[in-house]
Amino acid sequence: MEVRDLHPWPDTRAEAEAIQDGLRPLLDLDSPGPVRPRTVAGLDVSYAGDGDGTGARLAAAAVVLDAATLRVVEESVAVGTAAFPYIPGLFAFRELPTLVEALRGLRTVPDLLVCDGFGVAHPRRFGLACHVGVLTGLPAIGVGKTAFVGEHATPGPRRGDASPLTDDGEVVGRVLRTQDDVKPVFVSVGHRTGLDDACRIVLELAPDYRLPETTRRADRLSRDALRS
DNA sequence: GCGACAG
DNA sequence: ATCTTGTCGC
Repeated sequence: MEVRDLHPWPDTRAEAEAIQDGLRPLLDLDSPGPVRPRTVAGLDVSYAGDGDGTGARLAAAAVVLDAATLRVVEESVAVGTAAFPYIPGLFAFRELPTLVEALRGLRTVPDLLVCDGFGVAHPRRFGLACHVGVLTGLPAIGVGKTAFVGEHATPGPRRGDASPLTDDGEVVGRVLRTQDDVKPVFVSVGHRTGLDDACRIVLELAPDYRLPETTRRADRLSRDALRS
């Protein structure tokens, strides 16, 4: 599939933040988004080592599933190098180049992208899912495993229970329980999707495990690609 | 100034 | 993310 060319690459933290600020106005946070996506792509990245600096070997995977059956429609992997040090808030710059390469290897154009990490639930309201959404033009959401920004009440214990994730007085996402008595995930919108739809789709993608099947598939594929 | 801090 | 032993449970 087509993906917009990467903007000039930042060498410093300030440049990276400037890029986020420049791209943020391109976000579409009002469109209804895909109510019934037929295909959903999961994105994930695995690392080889080398700590949090630049240069670590990594593998990025994009796995397209049929949303109704959760069967794999297509897979794409790319190996590369960490393009930026790990800095909370600038996480996207670390793996974006390789992730984009994996997306370009896709023949299918998915109806929705599910990223590991966050969308607008981000200090500058421009997390990885926003970045990927703007670069591809596709609806995108983020599913994070641990808290990053904002405050939230503990959601109820049952699958489907949720509580709003708020930051500076605005709702930036939702803490969603995907399985009974299992630690919830953090869902936030990235691009061209509503929060209600995002949460409903995440639940549909996670019938048996805490994380959506899209993420689990991409995680496994990227990990396997790293050892070869 | 200090602690926290997606993956 | 990754590094890792043991442990609980289907």
